[in-house]
Amino acid sequence: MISGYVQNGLYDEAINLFHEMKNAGQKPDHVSLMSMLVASGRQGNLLNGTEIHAFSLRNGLDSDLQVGNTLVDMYAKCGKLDYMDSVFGRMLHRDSVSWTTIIAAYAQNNFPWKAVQLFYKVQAEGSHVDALMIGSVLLACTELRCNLLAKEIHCYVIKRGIYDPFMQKTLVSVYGDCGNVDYANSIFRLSEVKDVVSFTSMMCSYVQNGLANEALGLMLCMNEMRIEADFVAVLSMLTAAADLSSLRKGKEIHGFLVRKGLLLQDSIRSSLIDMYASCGTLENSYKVFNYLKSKDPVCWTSMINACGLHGCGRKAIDIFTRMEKENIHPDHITFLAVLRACSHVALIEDGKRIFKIMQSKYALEPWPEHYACFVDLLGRANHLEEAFQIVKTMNLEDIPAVWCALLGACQVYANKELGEIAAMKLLELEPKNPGNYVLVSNAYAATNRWDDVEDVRVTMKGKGLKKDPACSWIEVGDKVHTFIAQDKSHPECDKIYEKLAYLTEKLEKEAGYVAQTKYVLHKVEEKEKVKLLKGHSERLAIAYSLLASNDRNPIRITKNLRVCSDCHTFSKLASKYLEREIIVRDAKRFHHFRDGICSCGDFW
DNA sequence: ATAGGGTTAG
Repeated sequence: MISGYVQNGLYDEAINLFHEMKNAGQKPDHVSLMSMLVASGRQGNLLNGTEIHAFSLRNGLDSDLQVGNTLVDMYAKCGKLDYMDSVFGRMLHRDSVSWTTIIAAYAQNNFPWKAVQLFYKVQAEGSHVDALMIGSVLLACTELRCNLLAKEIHCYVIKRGIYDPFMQKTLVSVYGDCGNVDYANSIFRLSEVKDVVSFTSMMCSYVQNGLANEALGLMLCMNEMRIEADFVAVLSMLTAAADLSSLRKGKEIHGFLVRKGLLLQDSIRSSLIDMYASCGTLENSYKVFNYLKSKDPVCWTSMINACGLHGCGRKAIDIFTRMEKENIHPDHITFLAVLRACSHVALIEDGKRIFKIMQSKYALEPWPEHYACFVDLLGRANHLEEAFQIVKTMNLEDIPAVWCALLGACQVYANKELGEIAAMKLLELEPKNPGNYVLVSNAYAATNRWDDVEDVRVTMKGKGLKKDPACSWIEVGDKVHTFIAQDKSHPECDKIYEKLAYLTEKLEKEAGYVAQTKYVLHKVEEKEKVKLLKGHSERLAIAYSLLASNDRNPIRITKNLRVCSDCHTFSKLASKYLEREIIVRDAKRFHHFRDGICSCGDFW
């Protein structure tokens, strides 16, 4: 009876029955003890677990191998690795279950290298290795993001002939997490039996590696094979739709969820909130959020993030305040969302207050991301000196993201001195990140240091580093069309350029648009600069959307980098001239252009 | 009646 309760997740019932049994004068044996330990471990109830441990010591049941293994697992699941170690160390005998348990424990508790070491030890001692042990070692690979190690284990498994369908699925996600989509894909393709989990693993690998289109392609493939998505599969589909800003796909998935009655999961709701916000429809995020009855902090964080993304900093803070009133505990990511929301609209005092209570009231130690965000908030609000002081007094000088934030602000306010310091520091800390060279070069360009701009670009090239090209995309019908600057690859290329030239001319003549070449951050001739600006990817996307549709619906564009100032002006004027809303999602936030005005108030 | 691994949201 006790075991039945535990198998069905009814841990409190199991514990009550266990005590009832003791009160009735029945003495627990090693079997009932194990059930109790499993219950304690899954609940993370250290007190219960320790009590059972003590009982087993008093009654001489602790020397049993299975009891020992379960004790190791119980302490691991309660996060007490020191207790776990001492139980493991005192075991008289160990089998492959003991090793698997402790390897999984280290892998899941932030000591993946220890897990790997133990695996090597198992091999050295010649102990038995089975599929379950490999499963735990693969968890460690994922944590380490070590592609080489994954390959090594992969080979080992093939050589030893312990390759099972479970492991195939695990390997797909391990390779995906290690950034090796090609291997993940080949294992997926070669696996004979594909189920929801196989598909989900592969879709996640795609999404994690920025290949949302491919993930949605698999979704179609799954439909064709009549494999129905479960809620985990839907989570990655929603993330893919959000990445692409594919409102059509997102709504399609939402519809599927409604038909299947899968809406009650909190994880699904938070994904929906995020998807609708990422697709530019904050109203829909609100609708999903307002149905919310649960106290799940993730959903609240999603909604705060959604508001922040659309420049509604006040609303983000309001939701945070409501969250506090309802006694829902904000965590690190909640605070990142609130701080970002503040930084998008320069709510300095609120940002400071929230950064403070995060530490004082909630005892959360800021992550590097929080510091970077805080420095960004101050810096971009033109409190550069204060931001710099914070970097120095809080000892943030070894965090690259902090210098990125400071340098970005220096670019906005054309600050030469501080910009130079930040640039040097950043390139010293992270000399292999191409994004840093672009940022440094842009900051130099902002202060007219064209020779230095050229130097940085040359250095970058010399190191073989390449930046992602700027691109914009737009969903028309059931297709996503992608454009890079000066793109000539679209089948309707000629018409697009014709349309864009016409629109540009209209804006010049009727709305006073003049290309601002000071925003071109390359050292080229003036004429060339104008040409570069006029071929920016979001303008191609706007032109294409005009060709593709005649309606008055908003034009929704997504781009991978931040919007440039000249395109910002262009979009404002175009929204008024065309009498159409233009909604742009850039790398950090949304811009809603309407009637010649942008929702960001020209601050971004 | 009894112990260990896999897909997953902000």
